[in-house]
Amino acid sequence: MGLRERKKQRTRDALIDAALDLFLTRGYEATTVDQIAAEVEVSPRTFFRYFASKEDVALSLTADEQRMLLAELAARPESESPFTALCQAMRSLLQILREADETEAGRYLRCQKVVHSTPALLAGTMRLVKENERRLVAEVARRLGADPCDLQPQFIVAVFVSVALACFDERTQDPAVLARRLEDLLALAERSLCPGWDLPVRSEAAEPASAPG
Amino acid sequence: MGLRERKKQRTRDALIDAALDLFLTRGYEATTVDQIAAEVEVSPRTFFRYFASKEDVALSLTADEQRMLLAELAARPESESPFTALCQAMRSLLQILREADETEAGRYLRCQKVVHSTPALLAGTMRLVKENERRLVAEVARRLGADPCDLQPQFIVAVFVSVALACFDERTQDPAVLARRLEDLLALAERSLCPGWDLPVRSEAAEPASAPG
DNA sequence: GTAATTTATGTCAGTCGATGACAGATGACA
DNA sequence: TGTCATCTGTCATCGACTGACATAAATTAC
Repeated sequence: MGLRERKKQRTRDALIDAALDLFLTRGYEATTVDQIAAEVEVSPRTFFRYFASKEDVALSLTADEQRMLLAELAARPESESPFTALCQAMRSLLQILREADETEAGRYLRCQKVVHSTPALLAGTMRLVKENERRLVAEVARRLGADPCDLQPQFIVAVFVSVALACFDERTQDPAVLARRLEDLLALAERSLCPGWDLPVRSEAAEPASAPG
Repeated sequence: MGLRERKKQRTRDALIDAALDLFLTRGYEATTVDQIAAEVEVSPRTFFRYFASKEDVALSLTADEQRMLLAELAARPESESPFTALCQAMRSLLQILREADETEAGRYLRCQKVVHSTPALLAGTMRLVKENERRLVAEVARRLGADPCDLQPQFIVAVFVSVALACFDERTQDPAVLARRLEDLLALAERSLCPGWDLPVRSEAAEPASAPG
């Protein structure tokens, strides 16, 4: 990797760190892009060449996590049922967060604190999650051999996302605590859902528009 | 109600209608607050005395719906199980939308179209839904005789919200079609969830911090 | 009916987020 | 070293949003 690439990566990381620090101390709204840029000694214009918006820099780590979740799901064996695969992907993601080095873990914690204390960033997180939900549905539909427009893949992912979001609580920042909470919720989901609810169904009564066998 | 109140209501409605029309024809981003204000012949400053932001005027109807859903839930008899009460509240809300007069129905449809074609407004909708989710959880917890921090009320509301959001699809704008889609999804949820999953549980194994009998 | 009070609105100035255009600086590469 | 692509800073500008103050209108008191 060339000098240019490394420099860009360093600037990007510096912008994220400076932004998170300022957001934590002065608050998200009270922090201006100019201040972030000044901290890293780049022009405000340069900031917007790295991040599309002030929100973007705060949620860049969250966006990374969403991408990683999708990747972990794609890596799960086809033999797992869709919901199981989603849960395992989530566990893998939490494991990655727990294994992160000091720097990354610190960034993660600061990001969590900032997001949880800023309504606008909570909304942005929802947006990212919803965008990723579409991709998760596509993957689950593929695994089920179903269409992404079918209700079942959407329902499966919706239940998973709601569980994952319920973990995402203002009091839950440490990955270890988050993992515990996830397991509790997954156990509750397990008790509440019928066995085989996330398995492909042979076209029973309510499938009017599907090809006949 | 005095003249002043009526005038304010008319201005507010006019701002919403003008905004939705402009958003539909020119697009949300391309429409400026100045244009909306000019259409209603008030100053831009006055616009911001009625709505906190440009997003606010686009989502004011959505916010109303969320408030109505909460009110409908509160009106359901205590004898209904929490999830049943949530579903019935949703059905009542859709019924209200279907019974709305020409003016309101038109506003509703335009609002739906604008929101579905604008990522920023979809994100804003998520924010409103998530805010309301907290209130729904509180009400469900009350019905269960549980704490709002317990997992069960959060899980019940999360499943409900995910179903409700799955209805909220870009192709689903007409309340009648929406009602049909809701019923399909509720039927799927019914098949997937164990009987009694949303009923209060006697403190089994995993309730360490509750008072002993 | 008029005066006093309250409240809504308009005007103005200003901050901040975000973008396009252009010019200069810097790393990549022959 | 010189050329090229790319990164960066400067400048100008737009649009969302806010505070302060003055004006106009409705409400209330008398």
